[in-house]
Amino acid sequence: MNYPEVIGQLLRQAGVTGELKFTAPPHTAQGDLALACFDLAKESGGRSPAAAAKDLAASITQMASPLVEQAQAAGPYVNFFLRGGELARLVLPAVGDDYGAHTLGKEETIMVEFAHPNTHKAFHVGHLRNIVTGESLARLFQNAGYTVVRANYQGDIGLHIGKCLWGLLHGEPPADQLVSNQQLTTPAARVKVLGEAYARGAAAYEADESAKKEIQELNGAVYTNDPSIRKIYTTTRAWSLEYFDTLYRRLDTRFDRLYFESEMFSRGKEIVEEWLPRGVFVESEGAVIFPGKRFGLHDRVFLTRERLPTYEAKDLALAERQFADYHPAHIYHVVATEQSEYFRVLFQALEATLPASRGREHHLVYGWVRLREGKMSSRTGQVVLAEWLLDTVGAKIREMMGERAAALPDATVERIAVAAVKYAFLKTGVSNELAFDLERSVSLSGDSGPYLLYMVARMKSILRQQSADSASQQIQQLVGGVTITTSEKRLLLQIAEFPAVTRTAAERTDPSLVAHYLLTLAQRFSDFYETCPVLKAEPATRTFRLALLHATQLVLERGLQLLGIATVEEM
RNA sequence: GACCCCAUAGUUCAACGGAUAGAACGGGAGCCUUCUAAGCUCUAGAUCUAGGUUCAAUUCCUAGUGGGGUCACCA
Repeated sequence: MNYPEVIGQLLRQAGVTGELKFTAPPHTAQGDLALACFDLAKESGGRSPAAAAKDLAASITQMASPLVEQAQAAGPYVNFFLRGGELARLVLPAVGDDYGAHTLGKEETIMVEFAHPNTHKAFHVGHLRNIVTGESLARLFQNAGYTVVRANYQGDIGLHIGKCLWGLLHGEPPADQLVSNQQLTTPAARVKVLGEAYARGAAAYEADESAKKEIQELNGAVYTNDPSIRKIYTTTRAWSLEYFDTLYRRLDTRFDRLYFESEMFSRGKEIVEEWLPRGVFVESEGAVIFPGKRFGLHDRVFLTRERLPTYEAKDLALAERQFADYHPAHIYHVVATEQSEYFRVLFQALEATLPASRGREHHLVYGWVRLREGKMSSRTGQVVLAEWLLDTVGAKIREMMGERAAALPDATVERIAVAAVKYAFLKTGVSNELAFDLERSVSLSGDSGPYLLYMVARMKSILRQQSADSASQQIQQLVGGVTITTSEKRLLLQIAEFPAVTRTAAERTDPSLVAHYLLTLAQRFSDFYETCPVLKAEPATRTFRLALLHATQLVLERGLQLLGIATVEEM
């Protein structure tokens, strides 16, 4: 039983009915836990909340519970002061490998679809936020008890391919030589060439009418698998995918299923043509559209005048395939906010073409990554590449660590860099816009990934010198004779919050809740670390502190793991 | 023009109808013969405007202002 349940029992004995919503008092001096008495006063008829709180505090105090040392009325609140020893007895034994896990899922499958980079295009910080968010959500759902399918829908067909191919065909060396170029051996080098070609093609598309026409023809040629561009297309597509794999590995993410737009276009077109005679789609100005306006949304083109399926049509086929493949209870498409209205139209169209999708398709909105002005000097073009960011953060870490970096394995520095970047993206609420500031994202102090890893390293350093077990029988007996300090009690209270946080984060599909929780946990640990020596303490106290330390480390690591952040032994 | 998001310390974020609006960075003042100073302690500093609903509003509603996004053959 956790400690709020113990207090809940006392309250029931005191005659309190209805839901109990505990909060933390604004200041620790006011107590460890608070109960607001507004509803209570209403239910008991006409009394003021303050009067109800006063009576309740008095009856709780009379009960002489081993946990509650004192119950005080403060205005409309009852504040509880808890005994540290009993609190430790309730909190510590619960902390194990499955602490904070839930069983909300009940046999249900949730598909999290994320990453979806387009081949032949740059992999930038926007993709980074997407992947980091998607991976964390997948882990949160898994922790909540769902079966999770990680899917990635990659755009390997469409106008952007035409732009890149055009750039390749109009560059030096000529495209046919390029694909057999012995110099282009690393994924990064190959993708650099593609990025430059895309930039060339995109610029020409805007500036030059004849180039625009050629690009559209190239796009069509990919759809028809035209022999003239088949080799260059398949080769460069493979280059992109190979490169993406290096980044997925680096970010410690993986996918159960890769979907491609090229698998969807013919079926997508079929679906639209199937439903066109039945009025779900209509012809308009030569194109086939879904009349979103009828539903208070906006009209969208599903088949172009040339009868090529747009992204919209392909998404109809994708949904069909995804439900057939995994029968998910829900599909979460992790896509930036710019496509919110697009998804509303798509889901509306899906209700007609795939009625079973109703209520199961979700656009998981993550906010735009906004680049701050004047900070983007040393990269190519307007975008900040994901790889460049990771490398830059790694270099910064080496620079700041000075001589200590030499003693650390490269893998450790890489982990710290990945932690810095992931945490920087996850600490902001998912749906909120994120101002991407290079200086801040590489920051290694304060509210940052490296700070959290540093705390783990400190804990492990102590635990290496003395093993501990949070659930040991010894603890049950020992805590009685140990005086528990305020720092320790605050740390215990924070540890006790963890299961509620992992649950809420999954329900609200927001990893930032876990990030904020962990920062507070780390800060409370810091306070403990400063004020409570562990190894030098008296034997009974040392045993207790080791157990508390062990529990804290477990929770911090489990929380970081839910964010997709791996820890390090030392730093 | 229509529709959708957003607006909180100098800056980046919390607070999801309840107490004196919390952190971090940056500013000011301190702490390393004691388990890793990437740390800790103290300090100054904020709810866009106007109405409304409520015992209670940063939070809900309306209008305005300011920013971002989307609105036809692109993804």
